[in-house]
Amino acid sequence: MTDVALEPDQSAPGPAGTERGAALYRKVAADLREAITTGAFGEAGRLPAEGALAEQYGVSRGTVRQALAVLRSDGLVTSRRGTRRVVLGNARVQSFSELLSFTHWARSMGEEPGGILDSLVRRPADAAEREQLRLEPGAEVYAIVRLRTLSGAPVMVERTVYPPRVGELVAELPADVVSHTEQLREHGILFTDADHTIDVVAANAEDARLLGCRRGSPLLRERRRTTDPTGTPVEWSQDRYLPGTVAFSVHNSLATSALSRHARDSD
Amino acid sequence: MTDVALEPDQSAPGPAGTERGAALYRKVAADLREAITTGAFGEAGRLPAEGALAEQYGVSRGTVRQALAVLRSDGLVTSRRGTRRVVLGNARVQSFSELLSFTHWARSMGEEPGGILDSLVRRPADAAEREQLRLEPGAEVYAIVRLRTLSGAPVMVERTVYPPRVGELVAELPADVVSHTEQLREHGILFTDADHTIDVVAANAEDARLLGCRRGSPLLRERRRTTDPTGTPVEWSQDRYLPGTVAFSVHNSLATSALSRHARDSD
DNA sequence: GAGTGGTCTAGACCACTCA
DNA sequence: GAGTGGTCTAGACCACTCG
Repeated sequence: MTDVALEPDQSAPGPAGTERGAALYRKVAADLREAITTGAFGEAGRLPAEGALAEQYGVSRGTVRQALAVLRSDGLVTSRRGTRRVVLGNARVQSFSELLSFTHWARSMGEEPGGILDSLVRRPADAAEREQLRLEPGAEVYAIVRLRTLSGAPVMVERTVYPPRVGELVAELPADVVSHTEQLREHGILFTDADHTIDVVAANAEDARLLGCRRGSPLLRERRRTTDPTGTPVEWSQDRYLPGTVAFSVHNSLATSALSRHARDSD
Repeated sequence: MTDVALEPDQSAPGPAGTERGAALYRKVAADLREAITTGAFGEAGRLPAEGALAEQYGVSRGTVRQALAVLRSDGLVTSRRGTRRVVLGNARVQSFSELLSFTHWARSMGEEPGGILDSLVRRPADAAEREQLRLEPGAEVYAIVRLRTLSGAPVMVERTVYPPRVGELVAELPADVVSHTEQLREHGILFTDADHTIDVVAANAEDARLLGCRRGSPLLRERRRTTDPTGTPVEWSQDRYLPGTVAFSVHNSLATSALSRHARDSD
């Protein structure tokens, strides 16, 4: 943790210190996050009072609270009226894109991501797909099946359905492009929100063929619907992982509850 | 959505309108949540501007923003600089306690929760348990194994380890108490934060015996460490669900990312 | 260029914790 | 009762979107 006030952005408009031209509260949050991971708050892990931090960083208490809210939702610190905040755990690396993009995730682990295209078709959307992608009856979709690999080893079967606007872009990508997500981002398709559901299913014949497992053997399934900032669905995907290759992890609290438990729906 | 300003708490100190003596922003959030689920914002689902909402509810813009932040993190609305907020999806029921407590979850679905105690022992903590519960070498723990049922049908094996302070309370509970969590809350043990990891494992002999499945058959595993407001671990639990009985669900976004994907760790 | 959400400030009061 | 986080206000300026 710095003892001095945060410097304003460096002279040049480009990248600055720890965080690039970000908001003030993000710089404070980044600095506090580092202080936490380096154990700067001692054994007990009690943070300074908000007022003290405000003075230390030369910002208002509101800004400090914004920074602390970030750490709170990441599960790094507690908060309770009447007492100082306490360090909860060490930082876990996690970012939205890491969850959204197999490629990004693989690289963050130092593994080499791969994608083997199995099929790509344009066809009428079924009822479930129309529901998920909010399409009109009779609308078409692009459906893609890919085998995803880590350093050459099969890990996951990805079945993604795109609405026409997005699918047309994907269909034009060379077959050997590994990250569709990154390509779409460069074409101006923004992924900002996603709903995930995680459960277990038995491998069907296609899963078995692609993953090299037996039919009926268990797979960890993640279904995901992603939308852009306007709320328009841009992707509906169903990923099936071989057991032992992946685990999903989440933090929640009384204050911010994101995860929920459901009875399994029919499909 | 009401057109009038929110009423202050009713005269009596007891429960008031939609929300009990809660903060102003929570009342606004609850009202907006209802407006969203009843489709009050029309087909396009564009919310009024923050300023308009502030005037409508007779509160400051800051309070409106606090309310909207709640809906944002629940995945109900988008937010983007320059444009109105847009309704993302309908409300999903979810609460922290619903995820934490099997009993609470079951009841919210209208099912009858059950718990059949298999074993309860006090024993030295192993290395992993000391790590999770932040205990000293040589410390002891209370370890409980229970079969959880929904309307009589086996659903999940729960293996929970408590530190002594908490375990002593649990050990004194009658064997037929269904919800340990609720009992602990009444004894002043607070659960406020939890880290969850979800993956697939094969049933061991004990799992198979309790759940009535075959050894080696797949189970959906949720591991969870729960802490109190001071950051002290109060529970370390490993729940194994029969496939098809449960799914976990989470919303994340560029703004608030709670879920992450991991390579499976050894255990 | 008008409208909108994002950020930041300064100050106020309250509810709660803990010595 | 002092200290602390939770809530709320009023106002300001900025960055971005879109007609």
